[in-house]
Amino acid sequence: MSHRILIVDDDPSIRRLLALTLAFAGFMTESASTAKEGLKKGSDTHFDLILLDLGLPDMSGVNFLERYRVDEQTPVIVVSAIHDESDKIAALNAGADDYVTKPFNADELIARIKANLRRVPPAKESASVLIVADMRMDVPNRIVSIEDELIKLTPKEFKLLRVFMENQGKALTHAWLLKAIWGIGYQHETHYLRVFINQLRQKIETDPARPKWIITETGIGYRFVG
Amino acid sequence: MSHRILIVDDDPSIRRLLALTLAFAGFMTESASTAKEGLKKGSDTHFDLILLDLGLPDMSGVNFLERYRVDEQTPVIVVSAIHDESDKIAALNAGADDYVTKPFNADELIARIKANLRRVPPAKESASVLIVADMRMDVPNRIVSIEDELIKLTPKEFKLLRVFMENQGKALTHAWLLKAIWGIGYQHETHYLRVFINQLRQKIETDPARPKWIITETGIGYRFVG
DNA sequence: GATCGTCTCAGGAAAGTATCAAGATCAAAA
DNA sequence: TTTTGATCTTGATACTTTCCTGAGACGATC
Repeated sequence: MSHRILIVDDDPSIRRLLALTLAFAGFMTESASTAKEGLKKGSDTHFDLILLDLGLPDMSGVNFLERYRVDEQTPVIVVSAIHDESDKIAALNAGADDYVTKPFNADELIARIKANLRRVPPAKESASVLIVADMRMDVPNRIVSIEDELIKLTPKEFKLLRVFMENQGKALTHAWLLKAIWGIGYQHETHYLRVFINQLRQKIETDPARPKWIITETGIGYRFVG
Repeated sequence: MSHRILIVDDDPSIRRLLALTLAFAGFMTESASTAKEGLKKGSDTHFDLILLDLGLPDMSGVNFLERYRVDEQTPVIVVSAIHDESDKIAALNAGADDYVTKPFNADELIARIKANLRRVPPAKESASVLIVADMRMDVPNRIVSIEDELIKLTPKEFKLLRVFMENQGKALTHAWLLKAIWGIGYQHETHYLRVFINQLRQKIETDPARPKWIITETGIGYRFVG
């Protein structure tokens, strides 16, 4: 089963080069020449990863990311020739998972893609409804229920629970979770995590003091079990 | 895979900036806010390079280097503000490989890092799932089971069992085990080992008084058998 | 039964975690 | 634009787990 990758770049020759490089590495690709087209393709069908060029004619990269990330958590790798530091930081803060500078090295690009694909298991990736025991999450409609009882979650809580459900049974380290929810550079802010874990528990656990879903792994992180 | 870099700095905003800068350049980073934490992380897992801020609250750079260098030969780049010039020289004499002055230029920093990494091959990942008889350990996901029954372990217990499984069948001396779990300087604390072996046995042995997995080699150490 | 090494238990120190609440921040409505 | 309300960040404090440490019991060997 091969991964689907969306290329968003306005330069036809770069698009072609990327498509070839990725095809050679065994990925299936589609390309878009404008941000608008990219958003449309992305909402029509699911992609496992997005390669986004900064400096598109119709929309800034940050803008694209903000629009795209509203509901999706598909990894986005930003490709750029711009050496401006603030653009990079803006892009990463807006939710990009990684960054590659043009001219890029093919091996490196593929390594980065593979590393970012590893984060989300491909089988579950396409699932729009996640089910663990009697908990149900309808991702596109943002609906979470336990035993048919609706649970109201804030965006960050939702994101956190989604990551948990997609990685059921595994112990997830603080750093890993922080990166998945807040992005790069927050590996140390374990306190954020504690507050949100607490809030989530208040909402999903029958007895938040004796949690059954979100188990603490002292010194490591948390584990979500069904 | 890419290189792993440990950032040791007490200022959260600098930590974040460094993490972002290195992420652009394709490095994987972890951070520590104190020297103590840095030493701990460094002994837990291998890093290919360390970025050390001088002027940490809990330990001088020289002190850190001396403690760290006992066993490792990982390159260390010292990050310093202009005003601690003498500290910088002391650090270089103590074995630091290079230095960068704050405020640093991102491109220069990355160039320095790359130059210092040139002689170090990226860390290889070890086997991720260990199996001995009907015992199974999924290392990255921290799942340990015997005959499909889950075993809950504390971090030290986990580390100990992992070392055992990786060295199945061999007689391991007290000193060797102590060094593997606690690091250098604990060679003589045989008592630690006894306590933890006992705790592990309580969790994995059917009859902890008559162990079947962890065999005592009197006067030598222990042997793990399937 | 004396000696050496090992096992076991339990109290306290240290490390790590939960919880509450007030201060920022941000986006939608008035 | 200002107000409002919800969400996110940050800080303070109480709590729990893990780890260290000491004391005594056990069990082989001579």
